[in-house]
Amino acid sequence: MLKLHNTYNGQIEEFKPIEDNKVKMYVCGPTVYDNAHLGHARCYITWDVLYRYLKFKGYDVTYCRNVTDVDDKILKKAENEGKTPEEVSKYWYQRFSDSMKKLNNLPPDIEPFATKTLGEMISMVKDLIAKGFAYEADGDVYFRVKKFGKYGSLSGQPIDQLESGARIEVGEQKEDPLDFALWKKDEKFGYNSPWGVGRPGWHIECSAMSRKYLGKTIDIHAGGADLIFPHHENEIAQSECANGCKFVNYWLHNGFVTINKEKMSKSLGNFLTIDDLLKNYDSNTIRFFILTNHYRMPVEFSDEALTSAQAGAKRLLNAKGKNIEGLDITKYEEYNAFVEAMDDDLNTSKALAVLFDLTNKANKGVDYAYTLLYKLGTTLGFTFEKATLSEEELRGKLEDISKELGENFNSMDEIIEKRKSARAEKNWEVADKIRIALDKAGIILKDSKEGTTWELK
RNA sequence: GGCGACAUGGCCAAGUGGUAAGGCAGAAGCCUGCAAAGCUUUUAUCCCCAGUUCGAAUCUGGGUGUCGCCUCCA
Repeated sequence: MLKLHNTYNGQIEEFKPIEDNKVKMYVCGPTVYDNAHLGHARCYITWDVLYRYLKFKGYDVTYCRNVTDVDDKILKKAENEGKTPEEVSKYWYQRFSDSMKKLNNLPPDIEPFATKTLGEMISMVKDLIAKGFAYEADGDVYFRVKKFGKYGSLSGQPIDQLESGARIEVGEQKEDPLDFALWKKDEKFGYNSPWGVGRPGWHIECSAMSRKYLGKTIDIHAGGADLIFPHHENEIAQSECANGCKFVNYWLHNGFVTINKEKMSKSLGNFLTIDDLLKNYDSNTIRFFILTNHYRMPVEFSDEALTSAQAGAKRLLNAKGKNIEGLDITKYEEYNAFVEAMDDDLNTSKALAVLFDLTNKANKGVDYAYTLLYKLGTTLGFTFEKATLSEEELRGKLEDISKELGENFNSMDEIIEKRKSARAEKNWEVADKIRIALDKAGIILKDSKEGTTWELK
C-alpha cells in the first residue's frame, strides 16, 4: 500500500487514484531560458522515480510535465540577444531535454508548451471573470483572492499574514494587493485576447495545461517546495473556482539542494549546471546522490558527497551476475523489503540499502540476486549498461597505448594477450608496464579465474 | 513578524516507544606475482535540559543551533 506525504494537510496518506489503477500526474516543468542546474536535477529525478515506481506497481500512469515558454525572463533574454522569444525558448528547451535524457529521466507522456495552450488559458480566464472570481483592469486580468475562501490552505498561511507581504506594483490596477495576474497586457510580445494584446500569468498556465491534458481533477501534482506559495496556492484558487471541483488529490513537494547550507538557485548564483556536473560524474552517481536522501529533506551538495556517491553507485552497478529472464522476482524477501520502503513515502534511502544487500549476495554468486538488483535498480532509474567506447575512441586509446609501449597494437585483445604471455613468463616488468599504460588511457584491467577483462575507469 | 522543516558515529544517511539499517572513508585480514574488483571483521547511545513511561533517538514541554517559504525560483 503506497503512502505519500500530502502537502495539503501535512499528512502521510494512503494513495488512492481517482480511477481504478489509472494515475494522472502533473509536474511543474521548467521555464526555458537558461541551463538546468542540480536543483532541477533533483526535482525531476525525484518525480521520475515516482513515475517509474507507480508503473512498477502496475498503475497506468499519465505523466504530464509542462514547458513554460512564455515568461519575462525569456523575453528579456530575447531582447538582449536580439532573438525572438521562440528562438530562445526552443534553444533552452532542447538543452533541458538533453540534460534530462543524460540523467536517464524518462520522458513524460505529455509535455505541453504554454504557448500552445493559450486557448485553454483564455477560456479559463473568461470563465473566472464570468463567475466573478476575476476582473479586467486596463488590459490586465486579476484574480480576486478574497473570493476564494480556501486561499492559503496549501501553504498554511493565515490570509492576514499574506496580506502584509503583498504589494501593488507601479502601473497595476489591482483591487487588492493579494490579487494576482491571470493575464498581463503586453503589446510588444503579446497574443490576442478578449482583453487586448497580452500574455498569460505564470500560474494560469499550469491550471490550463493540467485541465486540458489530464482533466479537472487529477491525482498528483508535484514540484519543488518553493512552488507551494504562491504558484500552487494560486493554481488551486484558479482551477477550483473555474472548474467548481477539487483540483488535486495529492500535493507532493521535493526539498532543495543546498550548497554551503544555502539553497541552490539562479537568483543566488550558487548553482552547478547539470552539464558541468556530468563532466565529472555520471548519471548514476548523480541519481545515487539524490536518492540517498529522502526527497523532502534538504540535500547538501559537496564534491565529497558526490565522490562518496560515485563509489557507492559503482559498487551497486558493478555487481556480478546475470539477468535471468522470466524470473518471478516477487517471491523474494528483498523484493518485499524494497516495496515496503518505497511504499513508505518513497524511502529511497532504505530502498538503496536493499539494493546493497542484493549486491552483496550477487557478488557471492546467489543466482537470483543480480536479476532482482537489476529490476529494482532500474525502477529507481539506474542504468546498468556499462560505458562503452565508440570505434573512433577505441582507436584513439589504442594509439595512445601503442605510443606509450612503443609497439603497435590493433585491438585490446592483442594487448591483453601480450600481457598474458608476459605473466606466464613471470616477466612482471612488462606485465606491469602494460597495465600502467592502460591505466593512463583510462582503462582498468581485472584479472580473474575466467581470464582478464577490461573496462573504463 | 507569520508558517514550516531539520539536529543520529570522521562524512552522508535510515530508524518515530523496546535497547542504533545502509553507503563512503579508515583499520586489520583473505584473494592477487603486484594491483583492480570482491569477500570477512571492525568504530555511536542519537544537540541540551526537564517530564511521561517498566522502557525514548523515537512522545510532551522548554532551550540552543541550522535551513526554507512568505518576492522570480525545482
